[in-house]
Amino acid sequence: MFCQVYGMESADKVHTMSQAFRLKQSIEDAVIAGEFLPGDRLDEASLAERFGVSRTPIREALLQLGAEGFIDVRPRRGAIVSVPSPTRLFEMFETMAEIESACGRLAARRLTPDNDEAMEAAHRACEIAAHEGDSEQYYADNRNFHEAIYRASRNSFLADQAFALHKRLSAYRRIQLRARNRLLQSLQEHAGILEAIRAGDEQLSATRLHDHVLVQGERFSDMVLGLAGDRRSDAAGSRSGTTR
Amino acid sequence: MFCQVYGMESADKVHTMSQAFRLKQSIEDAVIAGEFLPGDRLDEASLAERFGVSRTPIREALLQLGAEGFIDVRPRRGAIVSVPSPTRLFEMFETMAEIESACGRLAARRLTPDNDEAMEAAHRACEIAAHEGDSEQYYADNRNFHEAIYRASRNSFLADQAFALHKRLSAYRRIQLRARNRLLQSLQEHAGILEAIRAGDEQLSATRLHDHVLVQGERFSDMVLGLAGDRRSDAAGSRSGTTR
DNA sequence: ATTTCTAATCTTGCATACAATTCATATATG
DNA sequence: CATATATGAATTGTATGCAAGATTAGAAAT
Repeated sequence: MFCQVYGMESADKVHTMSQAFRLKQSIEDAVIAGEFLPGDRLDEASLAERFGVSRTPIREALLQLGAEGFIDVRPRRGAIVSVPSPTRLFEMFETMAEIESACGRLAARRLTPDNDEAMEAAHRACEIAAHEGDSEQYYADNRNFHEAIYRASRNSFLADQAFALHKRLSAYRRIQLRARNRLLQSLQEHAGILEAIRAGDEQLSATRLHDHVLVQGERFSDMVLGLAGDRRSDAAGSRSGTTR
Repeated sequence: MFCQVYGMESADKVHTMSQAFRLKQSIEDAVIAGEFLPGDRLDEASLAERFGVSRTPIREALLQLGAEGFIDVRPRRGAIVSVPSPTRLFEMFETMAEIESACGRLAARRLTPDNDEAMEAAHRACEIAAHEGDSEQYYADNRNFHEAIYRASRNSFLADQAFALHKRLSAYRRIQLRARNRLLQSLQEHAGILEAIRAGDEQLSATRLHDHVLVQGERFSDMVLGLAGDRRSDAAGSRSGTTR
């Protein structure tokens, strides 16, 4: 389980960091770990007590997480773990698909031996986890594989955006990977993606990554739509009724 | 001309908003307006005095802007307006190009009469400004045109991402549009983009938008670098020294 | 004159206190 | 019985104070 914020500049600077930054990480980790579920209130006083600090750094952490879109901070009404509507969730996956495919396109164009090696290593780790049916492990290795692709784009800004969105979606991805079939299918898709990038085929890389990501969103939407009604009437732009 | 933060849910909620949120807007506006230049320190005490509030809401605003990547907040060392390196700046434009082209692709696929009309209106406004050579006005209308495309993607999350990045790059875009030739060229590109989207040609829409955005990044890089030497020597992958 | 160490000053980080608003409960009213 | 209103409790927003780290200036030494 682990941090590595954006750069990867956090690990070595830990002792320099203020409490607020540490708390931000801790709270984010707790959310990702599923300790706080979507919709849960993040009460300032409780969190302050839990971490043994005053409300001030807690507030600062929450506001930052809110600015990143990780949680929902409504003025005067406290913070809650975001509960994206099925529509919103689909939109997030669709966006992720576009960003990842952009990474893939650039990776195909600019692949270096270093990046190739990193992707290969991550892919092999995924293979092992998949064949052992260890979905938790696969979840972690899968993340590394995707991050390797982000880096291979050789655009650190784009990679940061991809990291961030990947994190925001991690909760939903995890649930989704529990299905064993999906593990092996995912692995096969990875192989195809790797192949396309190595061949330097930008278009194919982009398409395969796009589909690989979007299929998760679709599966998840289906899963969710089964039960939940639509929570958000006000949210965003013009309610985009369909989105597909 | 104005704000509209993410959703467009801000305008009507202004009176409900806390000071910290208003300050966030004000500081951001000041930065965009060029009142604080890249590299300038954003001193908590001075800002507090300027806005007639205590440091607390100022801090909260700064931390949020930092989380959005708009400014650089270094623990214990204060906040400064981000100074992206030429490399980083190019990466940002490249990312913008990818995101915008994604918007264009989706817009071509999903175009509705409403969105068509909005784009048309924005385009006509650009025409007027361009022919009058009013670059400030064109700057504003150009923004509306692009935002109309974001919305036409009918993916509000993607649109939000696009808005945010567009804002972060606005300072650089503005400088860049001062060149009169560029105004008319930009306008022509807009026409081509509109045409492609209307034709429902996803690929062409994406390509034209991509080029339209990237050419700005390239021009700007050239301008900054003088000779465009290093552009992207260290790019990506490893330590992303700057920003955040 | 240059460098290094020290001390004073300035700035940020956190805790506490209080004010303002929302939320919940209960009471009144149709 | 349902709805509306009012009152009290809980929670968030902002101000202030103090402690700790960072920056700068100055003095001492080479």
